[in-house]
Amino acid sequence: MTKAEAREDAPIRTRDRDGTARAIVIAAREVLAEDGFQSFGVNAIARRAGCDKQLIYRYFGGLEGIADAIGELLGKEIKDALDHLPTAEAPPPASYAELMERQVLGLLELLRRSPLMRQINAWEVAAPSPLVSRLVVARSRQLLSWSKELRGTLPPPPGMDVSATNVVLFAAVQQLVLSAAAVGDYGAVPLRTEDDWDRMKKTLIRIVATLYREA
Amino acid sequence: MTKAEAREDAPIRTRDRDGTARAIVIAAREVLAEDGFQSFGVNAIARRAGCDKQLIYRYFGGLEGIADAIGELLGKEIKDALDHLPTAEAPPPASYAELMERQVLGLLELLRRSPLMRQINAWEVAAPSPLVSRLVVARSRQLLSWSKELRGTLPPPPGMDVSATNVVLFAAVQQLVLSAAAVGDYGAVPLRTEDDWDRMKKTLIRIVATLYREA
DNA sequence: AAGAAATATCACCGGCCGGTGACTTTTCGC
DNA sequence: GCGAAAAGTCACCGGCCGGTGATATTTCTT
Repeated sequence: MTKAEAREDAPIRTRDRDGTARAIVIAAREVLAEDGFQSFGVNAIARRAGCDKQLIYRYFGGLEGIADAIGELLGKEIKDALDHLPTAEAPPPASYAELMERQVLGLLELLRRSPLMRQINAWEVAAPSPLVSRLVVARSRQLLSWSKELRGTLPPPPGMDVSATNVVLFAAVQQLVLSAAAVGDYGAVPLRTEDDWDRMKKTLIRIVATLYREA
Repeated sequence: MTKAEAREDAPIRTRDRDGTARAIVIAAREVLAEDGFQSFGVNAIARRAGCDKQLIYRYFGGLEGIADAIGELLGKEIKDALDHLPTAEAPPPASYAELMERQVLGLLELLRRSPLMRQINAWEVAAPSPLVSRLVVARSRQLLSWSKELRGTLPPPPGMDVSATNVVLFAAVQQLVLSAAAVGDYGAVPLRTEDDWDRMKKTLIRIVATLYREA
């Protein structure tokens, strides 16, 4: 009655297609999250899933199918992470500045917690391919819906290019988290300990407050 | 009497070590800049340089040596690009805000113009390795000296975490240029045409002015 | 001109990759 | 129980990779 036990210590695996298919997707997710997109291939995935790579072709038609499956899994992962944010159950933001503060800090925490998302982002800019774009669309859709939901009917502040400004902040957060995960800092600013991140968050909060403050 | 003609249409190559060594470095630079770090290997470089890969080991001791050689070449490239910036011969910045505006826009143009630097940055966050760190140190040194030289003796504005704020802006620029080169936009904001970039520059200028304005 | 040294090329190795055809073992419908 | 279909395994292919030893060819020294 063991379910989809396919890895680690228990190599017993009953012969059910759905179970191994799920095991393959999980293994693929782990390979991508832990070893990076360079290792994202049929051999590595099958090895990790403890099955023959032939099954990958049979059940998913190749890496593309697996990428799509991970995409669905990613949607839930993002939703989950966002629901566990400290501000998840807080009242809706009262001002656009507060909205942006939540979005910026939310994205920061999400990326810090999810190596999978970091790898997808890194993959996207380092080696764009039709394969990764399947993952990107899943990510973008989820983030966009979160953003829309959080914004509600808040009017954007006038007199500025809001989209461009927002994008600058998001890009900064993304780059900072990627650099931190890869090398532990950005430039001369360390980004390792929780204190390092608190410092960075303080600065981000200040920046957001300054940029979007009401006239 | 032909010099270091090693590629393209003229396959004649006289037997001089320095010439072919130079040709190898140039080929390596091109491989990295055009095909990305995934293709940065002895086979691809030798193929492009039109010589045997054995010479790479003989003259450079392997990829590490080539990376170091590219590092030197990179220093000149950065210096060159910065000297051709529109503000290169302008008087020194009069305020910290102006200093940061120049640095932010300068970094943006530098990255936009240099696929090599973009590849190094992407490599750094996507697949950190001792190999790429050799290039990173060369880049960092050059950028740091430029930054110091430009700053002069300008006092930073009080009451804020200047380093953290600067780093946010630089990270944003880097991420925006990388995304633009890879997929042509960031999120929903297109970054393809010169008009797209002008819009982004305007926003960056506004952000810098707002963040560093004097009390 | 002869030999030494430098320059360059070639052939080969093991390893990993993506991909596929043929095979064995289990399960299921009857 | 039996046979077919499903689930899973194995062996193999060609290709590219990094790396190395042996060899050929040119140039330099004397």
